[in-house]
Amino acid sequence: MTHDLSLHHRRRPPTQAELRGIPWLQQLGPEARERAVAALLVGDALPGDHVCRNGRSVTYWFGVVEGLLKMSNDNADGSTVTFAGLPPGGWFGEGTALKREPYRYNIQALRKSTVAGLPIDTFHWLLDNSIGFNRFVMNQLNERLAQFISAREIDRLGNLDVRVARSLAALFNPVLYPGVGEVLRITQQELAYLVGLSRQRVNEALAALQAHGAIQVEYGGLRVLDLESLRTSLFLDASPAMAKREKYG
DNA sequence: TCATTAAATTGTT
DNA sequence: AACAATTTAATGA
Repeated sequence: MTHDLSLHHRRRPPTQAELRGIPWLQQLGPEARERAVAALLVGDALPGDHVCRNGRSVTYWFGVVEGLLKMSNDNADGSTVTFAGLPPGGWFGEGTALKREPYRYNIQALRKSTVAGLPIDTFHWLLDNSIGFNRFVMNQLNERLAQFISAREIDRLGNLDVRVARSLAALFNPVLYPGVGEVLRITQQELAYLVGLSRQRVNEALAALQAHGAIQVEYGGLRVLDLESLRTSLFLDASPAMAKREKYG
């Protein structure tokens, strides 16, 4: 179908600006930092490109410098389940890198993105030699666990407006995705792929969220005005079907 | 730098 | 899925 593992092609050393966008570098001591910077590589991924594939062996620990990726899996029946969107500042694959096991999911670009990779040997060296790095990875694992638990809930939500709201809140997680400020660069089409809805329905949901002052829709992205409201979505009524389920279980 | 054109994105039906 | 309206990006003088 589309190209594969773009990082393995036109890879290059990261620029100074790209290094600044890598959150865990700041937490390293001088020696560890120097070693990490020397080993880091970046590459460009075009829309549809796979950064890693289910079943492949781990060669890098990956992070998003620029753009937007999605983490998904294919079911036996051919359908696709999306676990998470990965905006700038997000790093992933530490679980499989730790165990040196094959990836258990696919990561592909939703739009032209810049992806950084830390070779797995350097990843393990940092684990053995840097406390700051260990703190970052531990924190990362913990946050992601929480994110996946809430993702399970999101999928069961009957109210699609709420589903969009919660998915957006996940993308604005400051711990996992420090590269995302108050404005998230994401088109409504991309968000639709991520949430598993039509673009029309996402457009409708965004309008509803904006009407309640939770976000501000902008061209090619959106701005968060009230993250807490997005998380709880209390201002949106649960769907009738949902209320019935609550009542009669 | 500005004007024109093409491409991308959005809002609606 | 298709459409027009709007915004951005690209081009070249």
